[in-house]
Amino acid sequence: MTTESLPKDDIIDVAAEVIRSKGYQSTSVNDILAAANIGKGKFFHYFKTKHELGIAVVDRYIETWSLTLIENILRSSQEAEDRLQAMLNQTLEFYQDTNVKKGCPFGNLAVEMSEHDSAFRSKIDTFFDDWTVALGDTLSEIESIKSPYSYAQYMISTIEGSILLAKVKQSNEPLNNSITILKNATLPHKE
Amino acid sequence: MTTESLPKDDIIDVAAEVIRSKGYQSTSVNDILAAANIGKGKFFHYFKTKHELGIAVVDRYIETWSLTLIENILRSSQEAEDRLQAMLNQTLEFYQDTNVKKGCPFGNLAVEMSEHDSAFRSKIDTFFDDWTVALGDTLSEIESIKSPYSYAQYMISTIEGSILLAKVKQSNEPLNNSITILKNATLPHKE
Amino acid sequence: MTTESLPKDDIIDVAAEVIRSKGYQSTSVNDILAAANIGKGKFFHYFKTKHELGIAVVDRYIETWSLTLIENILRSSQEAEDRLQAMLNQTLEFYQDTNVKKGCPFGNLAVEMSEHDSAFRSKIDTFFDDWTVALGDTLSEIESIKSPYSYAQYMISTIEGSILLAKVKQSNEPLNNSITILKNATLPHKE
Amino acid sequence: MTTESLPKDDIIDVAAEVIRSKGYQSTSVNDILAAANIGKGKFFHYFKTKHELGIAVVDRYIETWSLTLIENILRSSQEAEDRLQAMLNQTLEFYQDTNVKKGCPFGNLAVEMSEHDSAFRSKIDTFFDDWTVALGDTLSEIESIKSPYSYAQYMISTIEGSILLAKVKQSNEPLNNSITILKNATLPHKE
DNA sequence: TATGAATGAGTTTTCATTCAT
DNA sequence: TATGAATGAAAACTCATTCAT
Repeated sequence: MTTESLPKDDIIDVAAEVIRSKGYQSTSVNDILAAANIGKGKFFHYFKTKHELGIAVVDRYIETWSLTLIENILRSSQEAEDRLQAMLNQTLEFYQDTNVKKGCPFGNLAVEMSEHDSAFRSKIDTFFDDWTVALGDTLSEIESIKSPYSYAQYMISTIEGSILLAKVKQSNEPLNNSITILKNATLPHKE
Repeated sequence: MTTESLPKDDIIDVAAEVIRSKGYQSTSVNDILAAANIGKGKFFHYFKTKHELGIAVVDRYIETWSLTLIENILRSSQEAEDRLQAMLNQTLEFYQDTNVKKGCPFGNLAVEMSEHDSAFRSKIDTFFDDWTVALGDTLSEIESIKSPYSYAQYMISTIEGSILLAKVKQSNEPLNNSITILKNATLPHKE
Repeated sequence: MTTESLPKDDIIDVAAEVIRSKGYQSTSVNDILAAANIGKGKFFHYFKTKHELGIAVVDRYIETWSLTLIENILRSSQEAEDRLQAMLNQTLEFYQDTNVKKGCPFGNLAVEMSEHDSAFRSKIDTFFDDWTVALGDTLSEIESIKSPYSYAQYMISTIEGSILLAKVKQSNEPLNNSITILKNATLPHKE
Repeated sequence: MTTESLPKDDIIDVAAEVIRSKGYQSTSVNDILAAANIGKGKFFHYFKTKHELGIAVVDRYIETWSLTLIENILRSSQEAEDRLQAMLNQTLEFYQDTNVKKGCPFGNLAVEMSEHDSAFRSKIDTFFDDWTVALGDTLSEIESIKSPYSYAQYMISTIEGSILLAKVKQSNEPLNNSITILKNATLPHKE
């Protein structure tokens, strides 16, 4: 009665890792076959095209992070201030190891795909929106902050940008630095 | 007596545009030939490999932005406060038109290339460092700010991240928002 | 219930012929595709590179000649003297038709590839060694000849050299001549 | 009043070396330009095509060896027996150093070009004929040998074949061996 | 004479996708 | 479901040759 992990899901998981490392376009179907140890027929049985797999990978990223970041943290039952700190801490932790060299799964695909593939773009767009709203809601609760959703977007920009710099430097220092500053920043109060 | 435009430079310019739009890996040599209206032989006469052209493009980005952003603005003879505002305004202006959909030339390549090509990575790294130092120097002059170089890196992260979000949204709103907040932010004073 | 001819083996056979005529380097993959009437994908499905195919062709040459020349003749159960004559006759026969214009499969690749490709070189080297030993063993049995293996190498040199001259002359006369002389030569006796 | 070495001749000399090492087809015009340190214009000023240069190189080989091997040795005023020994010794000496790895200039091109380029083939054919005749004339003088020209061709075959084997083995042993045997061989007497 | 920029057909190789089994 | 053989367009790159200077 155990739920055996479905082959299709396995493929998506493996592909998600490969694509985060190499990018979508540079990842060949063969790369995925090799990493997942499956044949061509199986792959194209589950996914009509490489693009379909790519979208499934984005969906997987979204599932994962919507759960861990949005549901479990920003929409948890903790105090708003604690939720904010937890989000920043979780981000820090996630990128402490070699993960930082691979960059943000969303940021990577955002940069690579936004201009020429609207299917990727709109899904990523929606995820950033969801994140922004969840963070904005949290900020709203903390104190009577001015434009909490704008400030949420600003914080997310800073986080994404510092992961980008961290990837270039191959060091998590830029991310650590930005999050330290964000934690100490004076929030823009209503007048 | 006219200064004829140099062919090699022309190719780099054209390639710089194409690569900013499509990314390095997705840009084929044929794409560049078509955009520049030249033949294969001419291309490979000037560049031994596509990679060599890619590096020349990064160098061109660096030349351009080192001049416009660093030399002409951050290291100009204006007041420090004015230089800071000028940098933010110039960034805003540059991305007002359709440019925002293409993203930041450096940020794009940083994300795409950092993990598997150290030649690209180290050049981009150096550029961000130069920018950070020039901005940090400027901040130092404004008032007795705490850790001006850390704050400079934080500002740059925010700018890069909001260009990334703007690319996803195909709108410059995230960039406008971040810059507005940066302009109004209270700088972290020495204690 | 028929034994279908194996595609990969077919390609090797076709390529072996083309390469014997044109040489390895002058034979393009397209030449082979055209001769075998297959597409690019099929070729590169079986062989990762042209070089891999080249090596497979050498291996095929070796298989063929190890069987016909060494196993079936020099190591057969005939009298040594008969085996020697059979080897010389088989060589003569093989080159009677237009084959002589194409030269020796081994000699051709030996000359073309030895200096810059050790994979080809060492395989050909081993084949000539095997031939030399098998011929030397045969000579040993005939009579108490001095240095049978040296004389075997000498005979093989003569055969290869006269195939070379025959190729230049586009006539088998040099080979016929050399073999006639070899047949009548007084073997160098022990003192 | 010194005869300055003509550029064209220099190019042929340089090309002769490169082609002996790499073969005609694998030698690119650029290889020659690099080795000779000249530009494209100069090359194609002197030679309408690469093929024309190739033929000039064969002519140069023929000039050189007709002089050193045929005129200076086989047609010298020495005793016939001494001329024969001198020819064999000169061959041995020429290939003692690393020269053996490059093979025989004539043998190399004979194998590479005979089947598909009659211009190369017929020149090489003529050279081997001249060598055969000069050697046959020498043999005729030694004693009343049967078929001196056939035996001359046989000797040349042996020499070419053992240079071929030496190239494969990357060792001059096969050539030393063959020449030792040739020196000790009983010449086929008239009956 | 000589330079080297320019050409474009040709080379080897990769790749997403299809298809027979 | 799944295999992997087969496809062919497209990729990066090479090369003999031409041409403006």
